[in-house]
Amino acid sequence: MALEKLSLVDRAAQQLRQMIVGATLSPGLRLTEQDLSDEMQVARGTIRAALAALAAENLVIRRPYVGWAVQAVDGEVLRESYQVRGALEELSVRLLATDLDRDKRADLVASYDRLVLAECTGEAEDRLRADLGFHAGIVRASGNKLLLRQYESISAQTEWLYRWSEKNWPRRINLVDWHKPIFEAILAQDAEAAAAAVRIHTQRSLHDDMQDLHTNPSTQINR
Amino acid sequence: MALEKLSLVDRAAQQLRQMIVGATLSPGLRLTEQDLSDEMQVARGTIRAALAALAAENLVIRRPYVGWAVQAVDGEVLRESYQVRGALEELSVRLLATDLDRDKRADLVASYDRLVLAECTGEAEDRLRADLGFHAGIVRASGNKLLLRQYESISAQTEWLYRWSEKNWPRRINLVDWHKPIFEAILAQDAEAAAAAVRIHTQRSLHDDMQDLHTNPSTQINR
DNA sequence: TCATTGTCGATTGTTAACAATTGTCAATGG
DNA sequence: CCATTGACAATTGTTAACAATCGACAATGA
Repeated sequence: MALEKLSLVDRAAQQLRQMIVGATLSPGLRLTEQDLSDEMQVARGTIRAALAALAAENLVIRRPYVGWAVQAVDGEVLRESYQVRGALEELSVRLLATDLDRDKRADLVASYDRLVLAECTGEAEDRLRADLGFHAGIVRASGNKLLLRQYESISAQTEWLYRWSEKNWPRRINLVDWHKPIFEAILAQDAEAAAAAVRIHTQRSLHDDMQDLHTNPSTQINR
Repeated sequence: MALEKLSLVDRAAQQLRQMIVGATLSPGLRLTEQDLSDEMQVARGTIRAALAALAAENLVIRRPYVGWAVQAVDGEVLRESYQVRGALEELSVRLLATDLDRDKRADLVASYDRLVLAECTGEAEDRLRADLGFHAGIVRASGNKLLLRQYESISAQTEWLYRWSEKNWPRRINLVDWHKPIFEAILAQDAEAAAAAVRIHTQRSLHDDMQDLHTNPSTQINR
């Protein structure tokens, strides 16, 4: 087994990513290369490359010759993220339902079981991981590597927004109820139904979050 | 009016991108930072950042501590690219059909007219630009900035594969026939029909290219 | 007063030197 | 003969110094 081996750029990006997703760095916060360089004991060029990677993930914003800032979180970002993610997942389930082999089925069932388990235990962190894991698992099982890449390029933002929503208005959605239609349509190898189920799931999640956002204007962040 | 102002990294990326898309650099070709640095008279770090940007666009592949190479072109890359692009375009037309205002309609009609014009003149380059422009215009008009970003992050590869296919097996598809269903469904504000039209268009394009690929094995590139 | 201009600090953009890693290939030993 | 080891050249990874740009603010003058 190959042991983990990450460049400084990757490690810096990883840490920054975690700090953003974990809300240690608040949305809109200005980031200066020198400060991060001093803080993390690594050269400015290294930080720079890490920030560029995070910009590709839509976690930070870059303004040439001005600086970097943590991406803002507002209704627009939320909606756009949900929509794009939904489109990629819709393709995933279509591919998966159309070409479902033994291994893929096993993976799908496993991640669904984790969902059921998390619903029983009720631990918030488990629920979050199981939810994200189910969606990511579908994309991974689709077999389209470019699709997975594109999905992963916004998955950190997905988790970020998820945590952010849960913190501001913890919802107790029933994981099983919400995902069952998708799961069953894929197992039935009904691509059209699976795609429709994903669209409904996306629409419903987005709708709930947007409603909560508008009833809790206190969570607005000024850039 | 703001005059054009690009960093060296952006200019280097632009030039490399053009060289890949324009087939000056052949698929699978190994790229060394030092050589490019000498060639383009900019520092290695600058080249490095440009290559990282192209890697995010799936035009080059990076292997840590080993090097960079121009992405290979084969059936798998072709299929994955078509599928992802199709998914993003499907979302675009859904959004566009659902929320079609005066401006968006005008933009859409304009890019469709360019398609019709290109079909008449028949100039290959015009046809290519009009085709790509129609698809990109739809995504742009969707109003989802993240969607546009994700789409643009693979659009260079799209053009690359397009040119590559056209060079290897020039097809004389009828631009108007192929795009009319999408155009009309959007104008009719029928999201479902528009989405279906995009899926058919994608499927059809992919099918044609894959068929040509298998009948012309001479175009296979060894990495 | 107020628009214009010049200066300055803060920050990013660029470069070149130095360090670390990889793959190759010949030397070695059983 | 073949697997293992070790040196090496090629290449990427990292750093720190230097250059260019931006935004703000004070000085200037009508």
